[in-house]
Amino acid sequence: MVTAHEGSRAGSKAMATSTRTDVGRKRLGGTRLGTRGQPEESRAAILKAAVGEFAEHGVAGARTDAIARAAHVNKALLYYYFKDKDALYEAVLDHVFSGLRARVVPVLESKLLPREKMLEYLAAYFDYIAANPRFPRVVQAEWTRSPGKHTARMERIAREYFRPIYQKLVEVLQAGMETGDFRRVNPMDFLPSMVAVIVLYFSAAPVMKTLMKVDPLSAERIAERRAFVLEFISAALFARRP
Amino acid sequence: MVTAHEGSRAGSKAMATSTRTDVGRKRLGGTRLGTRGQPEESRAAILKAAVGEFAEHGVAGARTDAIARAAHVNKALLYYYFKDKDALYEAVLDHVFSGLRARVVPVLESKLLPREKMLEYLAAYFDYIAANPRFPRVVQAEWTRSPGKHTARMERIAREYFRPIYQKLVEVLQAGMETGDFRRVNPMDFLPSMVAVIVLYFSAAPVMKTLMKVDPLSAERIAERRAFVLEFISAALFARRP
DNA sequence: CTCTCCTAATTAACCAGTTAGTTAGATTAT
DNA sequence: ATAATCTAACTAACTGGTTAATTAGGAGAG
Repeated sequence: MVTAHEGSRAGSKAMATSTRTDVGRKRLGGTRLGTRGQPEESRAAILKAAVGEFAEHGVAGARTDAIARAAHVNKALLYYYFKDKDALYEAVLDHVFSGLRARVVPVLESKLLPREKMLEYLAAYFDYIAANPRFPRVVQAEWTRSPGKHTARMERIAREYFRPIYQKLVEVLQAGMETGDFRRVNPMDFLPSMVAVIVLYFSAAPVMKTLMKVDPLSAERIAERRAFVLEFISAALFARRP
Repeated sequence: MVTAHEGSRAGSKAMATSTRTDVGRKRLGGTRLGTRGQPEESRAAILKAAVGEFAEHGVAGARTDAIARAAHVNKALLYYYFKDKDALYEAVLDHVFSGLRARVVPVLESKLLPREKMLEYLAAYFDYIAANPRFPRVVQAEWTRSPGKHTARMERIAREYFRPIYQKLVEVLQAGMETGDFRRVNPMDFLPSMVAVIVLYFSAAPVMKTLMKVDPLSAERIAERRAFVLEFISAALFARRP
């Protein structure tokens, strides 16, 4: 028996073969799809379903059966593609953070001036989360626990994704402070606060829906929120010119 | 058989009777404590242990056996004092939020001017969380899930704790904006952002420990963080006088 | 071109360990 | 006694993970 989950990302070019829409897995008209069909589609479907389950119920509360059902796939297939529930969660984390990194690093490596670079960074971060509002919930599901083997995983995530971005942001801050564009702030305090303002709005969206009458995830509301976040951080960071 | 978990807060004055330290329930020297001993102490021990478990593992990941063990109490006693795991979690939420309300509402009802009142509010909020760094994690464990019967509970919590505080804060903001002390902000955006900045630092403490070399919960670090938060919100909210 | 055989992809059925919750009774203060 | 407080032992249901078997696309032989 051969499993697919060892070796990084086997056969990822297969993605382009089928032009069929991702209705995928459903058996329509008696034709039995799903057998020897689209391996990469299956993997993707599982991952997507896992995002939903983990976001909704947390990592311990997530049911592998439910993930399989949502992905229109047999449960054993989860274990064919991923070692176990935990590895699946780790794959989800990688999916989330590599996506963020892809959006954000180009901005940080651009030649913009500190002010503009910071604003572009914020916008890119915000837009990525706004396009995937469940991601903060998925992350915070595990993000908050301290001990155990979680630590090892968290350290990897931190090393691979956070640290490089963090480092570049520190440089932006220092540059801006030197030119006098930015107020003097401690990066260790300021940067997490930026993340907090962007992220918590989305992870708290369910509660906010019960608290306000507006839908916090409606397009207009999100546009407003976006403007606010940029304004808010600007006010907190940019020096007032005399 | 009689259970204690119906009727709100039965016999809560018993708390003051015993001056003994809360080593409590351990059977030391053959004396069998725990039987008809300190009912309110048992309840409190369970609640405290539950806070720890829920913070560490989330609501689904929390093990009732572990809670009982940590409280030095038989598991069945959980079900004597609380209807079920879910009710226990609800009790924990009430514990957390009533504590917060108790600290924060007096400030909001004081006669301070908008600027000072807002700063006092922030300080009170921050200090409460800093004294109980696990609380944000307990809350966010469930705070993020949308559907199901969670909704009913969330609505109760929102109505009972959030809404009154929120309302008072809106008034403070409006007063400050009218006097020109505050910049013009949308409360619906500004207030959650304040919470975000205070709270996320603590719920993310585990990750931050792996990211920075400093312990994010050390006394000095927390003092620094406190100053930063006040400064940060001030910069974002207070109008620059020309 | 087609018949085999190989193998990746997929599934139905199952199992062993766990876990929330229960029961029937014990202990003790009043 | 009687009722409040507490416990050891038990169970019903669930859940992560496994297994053995199945399906069909493709490669090579003829």
